[in-house]
Order: sequence, then C-alpha cells, then structure tokens
Amino acid sequence: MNIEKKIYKKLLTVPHGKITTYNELSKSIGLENGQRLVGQIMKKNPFPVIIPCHRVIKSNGDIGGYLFGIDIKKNMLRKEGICIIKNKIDNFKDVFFTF
DNA sequence: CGTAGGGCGAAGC
DNA sequence: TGCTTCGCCCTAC
Repeated sequence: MNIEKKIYKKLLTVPHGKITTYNELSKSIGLENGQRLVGQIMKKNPFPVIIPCHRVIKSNGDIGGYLFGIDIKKNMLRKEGICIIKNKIDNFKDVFFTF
C-alpha cells in the first residue's frame, strides 16, 4: 500500500475532537522521521473534506499549516472543542490522540 | 538519474 | 523566548 494511503487511513482513525501530530502520524505508519513527508501528503490529499487534515498539528503544539489557511484550520479545531490560543493548542495534551 | 523542497522536528545560539 | 540550521523521507521535475 502507498505511504499516502496509509497516512490517510490512519488519519481517519483520529476521533472527532482529538488531534495528532505530523510526527506521530508518521511514526504510526512506520516512519520515525517522516514528518515532512506527512506534510506533503496532507497538502496533496485528494479529498480534503473527507480527510481531517485539520486535526494534524505540530509536535510543539503549534497549529502548523493548512491548505486554505491556518485560520480556517483553527476554526475547525475550535468547533471540535479544542482550545486555541495564538496559533497554539491550549489543552494540547488533553486532546492529543496517539495511535 | 540527481536534486530541490514540503502544512516538520529537534538542537544550537 | 525566538530565530537559524541541519536532518528526514518521499515525490515531482
């Protein structure tokens, strides 16, 4: 299976209201340091609506990037009950989801 | 076939 | 704290 397929699949397992990091996602598919790759895959994802790419953030709690802008991403996250303060996840540890 | 570069990460100043 | 530099894996050119 393609790397990207794996990533999408994994990403889909992240429950509503929870988030994960590029690093964790990468590790979950067997890559210890595939963070950048994950980012690339995200921006190339064929179905942004289906794939919750907004639930993926940086490991330092920062929002990271988004296809349509990080502000959109922030709104999406907030809507899911995740507190965001100044481009950073507030209750980062609470909403963090590990595979 | 070689190389640059991306929604990153961690270490070094 | 905040910015810079280098390292990572894979895809696209």
